[in-house]
Amino acid sequence: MSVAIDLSPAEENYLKAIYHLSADGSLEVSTNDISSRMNTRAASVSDMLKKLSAKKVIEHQPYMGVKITALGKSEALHIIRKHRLWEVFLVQKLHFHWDQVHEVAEHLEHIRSRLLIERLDEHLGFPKVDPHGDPIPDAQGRINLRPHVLISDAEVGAEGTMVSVLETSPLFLQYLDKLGLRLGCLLKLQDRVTFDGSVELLIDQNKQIIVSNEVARNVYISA
Amino acid sequence: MSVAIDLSPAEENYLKAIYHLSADGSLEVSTNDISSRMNTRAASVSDMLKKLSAKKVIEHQPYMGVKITALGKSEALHIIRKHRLWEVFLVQKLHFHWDQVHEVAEHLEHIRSRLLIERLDEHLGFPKVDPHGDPIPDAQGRINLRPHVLISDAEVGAEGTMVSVLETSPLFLQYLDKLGLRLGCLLKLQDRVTFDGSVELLIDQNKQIIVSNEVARNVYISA
DNA sequence: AAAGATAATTAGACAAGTCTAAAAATAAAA
DNA sequence: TTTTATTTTTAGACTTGTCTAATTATCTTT
Ligand SMILES: [Mn+2]
Ligand SMILES: [Mn+2]
Ligand SMILES: [Mn+2]
Ligand SMILES: [Mn+2]
Repeated sequence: MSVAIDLSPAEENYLKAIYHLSADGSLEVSTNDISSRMNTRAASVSDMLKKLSAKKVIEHQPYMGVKITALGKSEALHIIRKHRLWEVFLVQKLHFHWDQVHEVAEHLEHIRSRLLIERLDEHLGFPKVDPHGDPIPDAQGRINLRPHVLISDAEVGAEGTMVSVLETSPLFLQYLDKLGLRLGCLLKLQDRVTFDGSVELLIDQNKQIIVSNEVARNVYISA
Repeated sequence: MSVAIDLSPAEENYLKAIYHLSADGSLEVSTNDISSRMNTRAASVSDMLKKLSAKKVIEHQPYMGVKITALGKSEALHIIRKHRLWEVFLVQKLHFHWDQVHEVAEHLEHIRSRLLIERLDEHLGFPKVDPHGDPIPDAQGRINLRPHVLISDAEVGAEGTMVSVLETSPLFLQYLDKLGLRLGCLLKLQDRVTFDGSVELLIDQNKQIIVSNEVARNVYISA
């Protein structure tokens, strides 16, 4: 059984940020990276790193980077599991739009109740991905990754279904809707402009659009 | 439209306690009553009363009692609405038992999202009462009260359906289960022992039990 | 009505989480 | 290899919510 870690909501948010910034725990992360992602000052991050170190979820030697521990990784995955299950609930049961779920899930994810999450998972039919295409870790923290590639990294001529998005801000997601880009659609990378990195896409073999590099860097297709 | 009141979770919990202690806002409440219900010290309550006064949700003159304002009442009802809707969700959709919902709802009630509550209400089919038989205020804070009386206040010979419970602690609710007392059953008060106030009940015209005054003071039947 | 009991408030402290400003360490440039 | 720039940490402060101990106000009882 999992050890009794007791993180405050603030600590959970920082830990999750570190987990994501480190590419699922593999890289070291800098104080500034964390502060810009959390919209707090570097000084606040330094304070928080001490607390997280004391709770053994990260390793941190001053002025060197931060690395998440195995314990921290498993805690982070548990929070992410809750976040994504709530997002599924909001879309599937309460008919939220995919651009409306992130903010609310950011709060719901901190509710502590083993039973609640078990039952929610069951109620939703044990979903494997959230409304943004991100995989939902199981109760043991295992994630099942589907091979995918950013449109910006794919080669001209590549084809795949749209499996997930990196950005989840309402503005970005609403723009994707407007472009006709939604999870599951078939995308073919027809051309790339070397000048600005924008790309020409064929959607579901019938609609052709051009998207900026900024968009291409935030949309994944199956590989 | 409602004015922009911004209460912290702690402030919301105190306000709700004051609302309940004052019998829905009609009575004055003492500092000690609040402190014992909230499991905090009287000094903490004094501090909190200043904050709630500043936010115009209560009226408080030092050493005199506390009275909830119209604004406070409407805020309290809104929190109670959320609390009870979440309780219904937990029982109806996630199959929680009625003794498991209160604690989790105590946290869920603080999540702020107009859309979330509107949609939750809809998802649940606009329920009128929570799993403990308590009425759910509508979005305008209106409650629809059914006439009811505590078993301890009813006359011998009185009969009615069990409509709600006052206590919601797991231990009490589990005890009611064991006695066979559940919402909706038909109860007849057959006798009362003057000595200790315990009462003899006939459940659904076939099962006879004796319950203590403590139990009788926590169960309502229709009047 | 004065004394004693009870209730409520203030004073002072602490932890969590944040900030600004200053200092120190590391990295980059000249 | 100095000097300069950037990054990170520390120092000190503020807010919220809590506590204990001391003080003050109100209520009860002779
Ligand atoms: Mn969060
Ligand atoms: Mn998501
Ligand atoms: Mn609460
Ligand atoms: Mn209830």
